[in-house]
Amino acid sequence: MSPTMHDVARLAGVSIKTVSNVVNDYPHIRESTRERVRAAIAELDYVPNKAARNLRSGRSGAISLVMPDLRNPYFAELADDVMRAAAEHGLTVLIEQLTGEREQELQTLHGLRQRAADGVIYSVLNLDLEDADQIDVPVPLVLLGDRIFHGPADHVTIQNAEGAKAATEHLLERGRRRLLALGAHEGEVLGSAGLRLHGYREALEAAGVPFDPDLVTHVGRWHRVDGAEAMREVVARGVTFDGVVAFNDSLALGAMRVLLDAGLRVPEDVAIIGFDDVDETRYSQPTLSTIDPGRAEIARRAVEVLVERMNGLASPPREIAAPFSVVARESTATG
Amino acid sequence: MSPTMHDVARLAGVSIKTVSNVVNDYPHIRESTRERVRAAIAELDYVPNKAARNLRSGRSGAISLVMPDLRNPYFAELADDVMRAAAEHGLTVLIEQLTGEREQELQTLHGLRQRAADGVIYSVLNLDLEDADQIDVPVPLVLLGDRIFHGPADHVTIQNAEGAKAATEHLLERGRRRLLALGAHEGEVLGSAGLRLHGYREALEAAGVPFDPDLVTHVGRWHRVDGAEAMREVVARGVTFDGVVAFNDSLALGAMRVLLDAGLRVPEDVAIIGFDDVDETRYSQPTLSTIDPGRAEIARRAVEVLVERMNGLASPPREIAAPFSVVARESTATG
DNA sequence: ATGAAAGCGCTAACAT
DNA sequence: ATGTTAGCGCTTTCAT
Repeated sequence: MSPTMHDVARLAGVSIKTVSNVVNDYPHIRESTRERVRAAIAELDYVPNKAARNLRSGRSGAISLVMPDLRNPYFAELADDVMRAAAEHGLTVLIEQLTGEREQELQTLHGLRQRAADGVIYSVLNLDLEDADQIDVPVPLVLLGDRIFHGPADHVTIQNAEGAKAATEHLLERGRRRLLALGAHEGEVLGSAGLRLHGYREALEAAGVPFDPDLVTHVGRWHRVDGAEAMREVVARGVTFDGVVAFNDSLALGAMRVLLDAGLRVPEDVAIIGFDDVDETRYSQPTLSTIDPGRAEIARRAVEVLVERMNGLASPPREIAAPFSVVARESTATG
Repeated sequence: MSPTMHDVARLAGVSIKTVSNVVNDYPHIRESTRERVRAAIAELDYVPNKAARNLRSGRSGAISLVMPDLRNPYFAELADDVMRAAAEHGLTVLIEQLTGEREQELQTLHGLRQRAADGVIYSVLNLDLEDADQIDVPVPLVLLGDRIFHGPADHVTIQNAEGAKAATEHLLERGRRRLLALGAHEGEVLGSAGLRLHGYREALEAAGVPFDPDLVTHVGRWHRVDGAEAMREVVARGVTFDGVVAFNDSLALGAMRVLLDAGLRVPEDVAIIGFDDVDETRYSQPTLSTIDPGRAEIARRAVEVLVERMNGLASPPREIAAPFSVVARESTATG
């Protein structure tokens, strides 16, 4: 059996309370006492029992991160960022993966009751604002993603419209005028797709470039195959364009491959920009220009805001937008 | 305050022990009693307190997964696989990321004492068999990776030599004879690089193809840039070859880009095969042939073996090799 | 088949 | 500055 506080107390000749004080860095302890206790702890190789501490304190020191699966590089990188941010607050992260089915998503949220985390960061995959009342976790919650705005909890978000607008402007500045919008979702207004399309249109309008519905391509999901398929369809249709604003990097990479296969040059014939700044954009051929959505900052802020709530902050839900930036690479290079 | 077992017991008119029995599916309970307790649980929306359960039972229901960071797709996919496998045993996974520094790795292992997981799956990044005694965790341990064989704990591993041999044979079967080995580590015998090089040599030997040291390229790490750099150097050196056995997919993808840039066709001029079967091999241009190292199986077996140990199995450490397979894609297609 | 009671190891009141 | 004491909510003997 591993040693307990009692063992340490006995060896150091103090009470268990004093050991607890030393372990928890309670300030008012005589230096000599502290030393004695430290020595005893070292000698016994004592480690506080977490379960006991959790039971007594009512806290687990862990937060849950509910999000789409780690195979998606964007979310793998987000998870990494969240774990690093959480570590700075001394928190452990429990990852719960969403598979894409609505039912499973509700199930997962419900299952959080058992998990006993002190807070939840939830990157919404399928639910809407209408489902918000079903998101009933017994601890503080921070929402990520672009499906629920002005919901029941703090929300840290990407500047979708602004980012897409900047991406579009990036191409316009390089003299491109026929810009394909790749990745729209039929009829969507909110959500990343709707917002990014909105940003695209805003940029066109601001530049006095007429909006052409033929240049908006709709896709089902935002994976590489979807970008490739959509691009194949566009090329087959004979649509002419000299730039592509892809709504995420995977779409852009998929589309780029089809363009290259079709004998078009990137960026000479077609410039292309993505969105997300996932690692592989640095390694594609050509390297992909993109929007850095401030993922690390999102993670930092999400944890920060969550910790505030865990510490009892009571104020109306907040909407927090992370700063973004344009990352110019080969796929939109000039000359 | 959320309801406790006492509340449920009171409402159901039974003792707390009976509630516990129902919650834990203890078999000998009268059906009517069980129903009454179930109803009380539902009415109060009772959820067992995990901290209390952990304290009393001495188990946390969690395992730690210690591994390189999630930004590396291979490990993101491994983490996903491990989490799924663990979920089937009702276990939660705590991920601990390694940053690449030896010191941090030892630190992380030491920190596990506080974590209070019931077991550890550790994908070794920097340590060697010589460091094995420093890997002193107080719970069952399963090792992954190719740095420590016949160490102090069960080990689930990729068939490195056999996989690399199969990859090499795959190219030989397609008539390639001048095969570049991409990714060797100077002087390494064990470890993935050493083992894969060994498999490469075995295949050559079996086919009666002479080994040419000029065709072995050494790299520092196994990232895409390293593959690109090595390939640039080889091309500059004027070495001729018609096939590449890359020791992982990232190296292959980086090298492929340089080949294409240099005006060589893949697979017509140079066929190339990777190792790992990460998702992006399905989307590169051309798609990349590779070795599927049986990652999902590794995760399954690792969790299984760990659970056996957690349940008290005492037997000498075991070495378990997962089955692998050759995945043929465009980069090694014939005709 | 169910109940009574002890106690896992710690923290937080309260006392001194 | 340090000690005493009472639980946190559950599982586990041990009874019955």
